[in-house]
Amino acid sequence: MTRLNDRVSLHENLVLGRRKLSEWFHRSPPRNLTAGELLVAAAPSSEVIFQLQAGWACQFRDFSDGSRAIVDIYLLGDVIGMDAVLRTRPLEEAMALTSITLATIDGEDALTDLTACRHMALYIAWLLGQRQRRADRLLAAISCLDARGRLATMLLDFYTRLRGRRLITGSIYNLPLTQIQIGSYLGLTVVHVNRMLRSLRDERIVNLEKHSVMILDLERLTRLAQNGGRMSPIASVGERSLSEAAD
Amino acid sequence: MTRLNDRVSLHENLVLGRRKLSEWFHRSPPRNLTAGELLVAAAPSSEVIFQLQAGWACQFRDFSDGSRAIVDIYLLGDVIGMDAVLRTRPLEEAMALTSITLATIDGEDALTDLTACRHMALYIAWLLGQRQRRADRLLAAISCLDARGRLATMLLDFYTRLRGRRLITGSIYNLPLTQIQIGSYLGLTVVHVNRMLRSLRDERIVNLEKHSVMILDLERLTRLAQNGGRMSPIASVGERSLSEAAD
DNA sequence: CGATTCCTTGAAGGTTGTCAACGTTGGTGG
DNA sequence: CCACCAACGTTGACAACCTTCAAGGAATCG
Repeated sequence: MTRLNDRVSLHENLVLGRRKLSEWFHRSPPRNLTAGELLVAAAPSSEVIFQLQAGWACQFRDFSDGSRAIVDIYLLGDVIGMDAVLRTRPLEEAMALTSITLATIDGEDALTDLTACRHMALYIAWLLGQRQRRADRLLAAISCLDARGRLATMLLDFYTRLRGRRLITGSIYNLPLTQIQIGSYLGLTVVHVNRMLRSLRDERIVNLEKHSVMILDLERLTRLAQNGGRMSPIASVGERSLSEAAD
Repeated sequence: MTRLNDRVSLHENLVLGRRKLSEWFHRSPPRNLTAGELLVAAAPSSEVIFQLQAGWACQFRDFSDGSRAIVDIYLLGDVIGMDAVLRTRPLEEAMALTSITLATIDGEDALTDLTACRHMALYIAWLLGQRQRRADRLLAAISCLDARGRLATMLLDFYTRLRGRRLITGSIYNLPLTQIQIGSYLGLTVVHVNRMLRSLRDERIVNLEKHSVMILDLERLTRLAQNGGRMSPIASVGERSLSEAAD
């Protein structure tokens, strides 16, 4: 009877949870979708959880006038629909960006079943936290950075995520998003995305052509993503708290 | 031996989880902070979860040049730190916006313990999903709406959340944020926040003065928050998928 | 009642959106 | 194989929204 509370075992618990969840995903046959299809199209029941086994997908939100915001982008291995399961939002707002392959877990109360296993419950909480951090990073970038900074953030983000999963090793990767979609993701128009990509290319910082990203100057790219310089500095309440917040 | 899987009992499970979590919060004495203090100041150990029992708080992200993005705002009753617990982010990025009272759950592996109870595990997943939806809404608003639309979204959001918790009944509520903080939350400068608030007041849509919000025309405010009209319409892949996405 | 922070307003400039046109690509059918 | 079409990419000119800079007034706190 192992205690779950030692510090070292947190990571082990997560690994266990990931493995168990993976087993669940393999109980149903994978489904295929083509670019542009909604993930709902692969849903056998109302409450479904997906795992991306090939391709790219995204989560979006539409406005009544037709404009669209892409709020998250899913890469190979990502779990999709965790946050939607407990709410009426029927995941009609997730779409394939390329041809994709999905593993699924369905059932009326999928998440209720999953949380019955404490390892999976912990892993699910970790997954949700991870997606939250992605959202926070994007939010901060869109709030504080200009167009170039946002592009830098996005390109670095994909770079980091792909490397973390050993999906790439060098400084080149494939980015299947159209410039229109990049615009929806970063809160910019196609025209401006295009202009800024050109300027990044002209300055030999990063090259994005024909859905292929080549990072030329990682240092400058990182600096673009970190330095704000668009919003009014400091939104704090009192100077004392700032000194405590020293980074 | 009640089955957890009936459709009706999902809500009951969540209520049970909330109750149990509430018990845990009451095992430690509440702590007080004043406006501007970081929540870390009330943390007895490295891994802590808070519940806001009085006042307002926020989560933020700083950039190296001093600019700051507020990525979420916590109201009375909100649980804070769930997403941080499983990651090294030490919640140094949460701050009291007013004087606040916090209930705490600490311990080396707080979340590991909590997920051992399936009711709490389910409720925790629900809480994480709820925060995620807030982030998605804000992200969409900042991506697609102009300054007035963002302000409308924010003011409606607080209105809805406060009403949902029966913290207000009419169309007036107290908003302790400074205009600087509103700017950091919406990705705008103080100056522009001020101007847009004036214009909303002049048009008799909503009145925000001295931290007091009075909604004058709910319908027009809602329309401002819904209609995008700033970004290029439609960011889809092919027309076929759009017809399926009919709303 | 000083001092700090916050609010408010004006003028000027820059980043970004809009509009329009054309080139490019990829898929489809004759 | 070529023509065609639709979506995507690219570029220029112009306008709008928003930021920046500056300065004074109001509010809050010790």
